Amino acid sequence: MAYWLMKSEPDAYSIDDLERDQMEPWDGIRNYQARNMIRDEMQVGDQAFFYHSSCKVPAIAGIMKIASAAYPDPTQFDPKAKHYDEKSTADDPRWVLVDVAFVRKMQRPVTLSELKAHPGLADFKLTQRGNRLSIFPVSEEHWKLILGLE
DNA sequence: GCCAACGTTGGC
DNA sequence: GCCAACGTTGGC
Repeated sequence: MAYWLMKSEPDAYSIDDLERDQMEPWDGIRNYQARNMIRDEMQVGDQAFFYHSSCKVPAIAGIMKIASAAYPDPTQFDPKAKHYDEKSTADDPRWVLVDVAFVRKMQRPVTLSELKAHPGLADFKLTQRGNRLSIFPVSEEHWKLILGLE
């Protein structure tokens, strides 16, 4: 089983929204590297940190579970959607998503500044400069270390 | 709102 | 295939 981190702006969709909805299609991914990981590597049952980005206190806010195989992101075909892609076709969809299921909120958010300060996380992707990927794998070692911080 | 660090696009 | 221009991400 693999571990992941997935970013979302809490103003758009937060861990509280996922707790309410329980299950949600993680749509809007429009980056090829992220797409390839969703399509080729994510497995049902994998666990993922829910990270709140672009907000007052950027932090890991909760845990969720990958709940479906990858399938075409319907928002790419919707001209009114924010992430509409006019070049994508139903025959050859460019973007995929997975459903995610709520597992739990962190006992308390583990903030970005804490993660940055921890010597054991020097090579954690989130805290490395220039990191912009909205989805990336987390090693088991880092996963457990972060769980120990909450 | 600023800006660094990318990724994408398109002319050549 | 190069690279300048442009768009996006996301912390601060």
